[in-house]
Amino acid sequence: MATDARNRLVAAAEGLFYAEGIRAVGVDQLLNRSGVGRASFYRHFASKDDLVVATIRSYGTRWRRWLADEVAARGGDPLTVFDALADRFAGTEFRGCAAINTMVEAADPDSPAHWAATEHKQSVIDYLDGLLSAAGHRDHAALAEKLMLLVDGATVTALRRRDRSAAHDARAIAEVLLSARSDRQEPR
Amino acid sequence: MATDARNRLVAAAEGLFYAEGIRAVGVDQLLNRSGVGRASFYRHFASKDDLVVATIRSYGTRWRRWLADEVAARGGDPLTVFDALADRFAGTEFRGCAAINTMVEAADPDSPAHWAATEHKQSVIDYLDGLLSAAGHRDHAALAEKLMLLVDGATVTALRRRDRSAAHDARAIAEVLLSARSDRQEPR
DNA sequence: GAAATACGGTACCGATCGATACCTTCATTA
DNA sequence: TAATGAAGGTATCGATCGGTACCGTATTTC
Repeated sequence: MATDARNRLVAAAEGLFYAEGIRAVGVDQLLNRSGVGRASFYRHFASKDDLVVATIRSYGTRWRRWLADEVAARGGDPLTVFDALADRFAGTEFRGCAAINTMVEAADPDSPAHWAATEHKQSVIDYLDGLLSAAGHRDHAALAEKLMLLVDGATVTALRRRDRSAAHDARAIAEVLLSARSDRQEPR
Repeated sequence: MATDARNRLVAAAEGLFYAEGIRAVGVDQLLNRSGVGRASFYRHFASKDDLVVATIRSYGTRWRRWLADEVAARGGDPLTVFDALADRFAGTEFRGCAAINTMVEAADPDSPAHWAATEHKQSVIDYLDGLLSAAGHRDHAALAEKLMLLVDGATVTALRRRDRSAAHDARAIAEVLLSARSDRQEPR
């Protein structure tokens, strides 16, 4: 396959970057893990930074699909976002959010990697907005931003607690936030 | 002064690590910025990792003192934590939370750097617990954990928004969280 | 005044970094 | 069957990495 090497590189990068950090992983490790030759690497990517961008995009796509599937399987209630997160936090391989980690490591906010990470976050916000809108929340746009803040806060908290509790805390906050409002209309 | 070189190294490391990331900063840069000789570096620190731990501890101490001063100057209401954060988010040099960034870069949760970062977070939680207790919240311990989650969520959000709005959002959530409860007793 | 100590500067170490060049192999396609 | 192109493997590049050794100097301490 023509793009087989490329896919293997992105897959290897997703695993290694997430587990050990971007700068901590050298090109040699990526080649060993993926079985791709050195020349093939630079045939598909102009630089390691290019691979970083491709990797965060691939991660974002998979992550958003995972979330949508989990929420759909739970009935579509916006609060079930945090139930899905709880499962993820419990995994031993959990290392936070790859997009957040990328924004931290790619310090320059104008770098392509940083941009790709923020684009993923915006896509998640758009998805949450749709969930809240379907649930009948009038100010769904503002609430989506706040839910994203809770998701990110829970993710960072889980980095140090390493269990599901951060998701439970975030869900409890979200329950108060969504129920205390009088902007609810009939679900459509 | 005996520890002058050490203090200068920590100060330089705080600035450089925060601005560019830990792995992105080499020992040479630290020596240039601090004016410390190479040998003196390794006389005070066994390794660069040792400096990382000392740096996060120094950052944590300064940050908690800053927060306590800002909140005290605003009257001690727990919600003013987010007003203080808003000022910080607005600065052009804002690059998130050094402790979070350290946990992200020091992937190994058992590493001394990761530990030092979690210790800082726990100290902040303890401080918030005191604020909430003084404000008369019965379940101040659980609320302190949730406020910390909101602070961290706002910090990560500010990384991509680069303005005060994340602090405003977090404060709005905290207002609902603290006011919707019936566990309030007379402030002592 | 002599010994001790902390300091900055420099040379250097092996290892690794990201990246380029060149090679052979293999599958596809004209 | 000959040609084309993408693949993996390896050698190598200059630069930089964290870390060690040694030097001369300035300040302190007895």
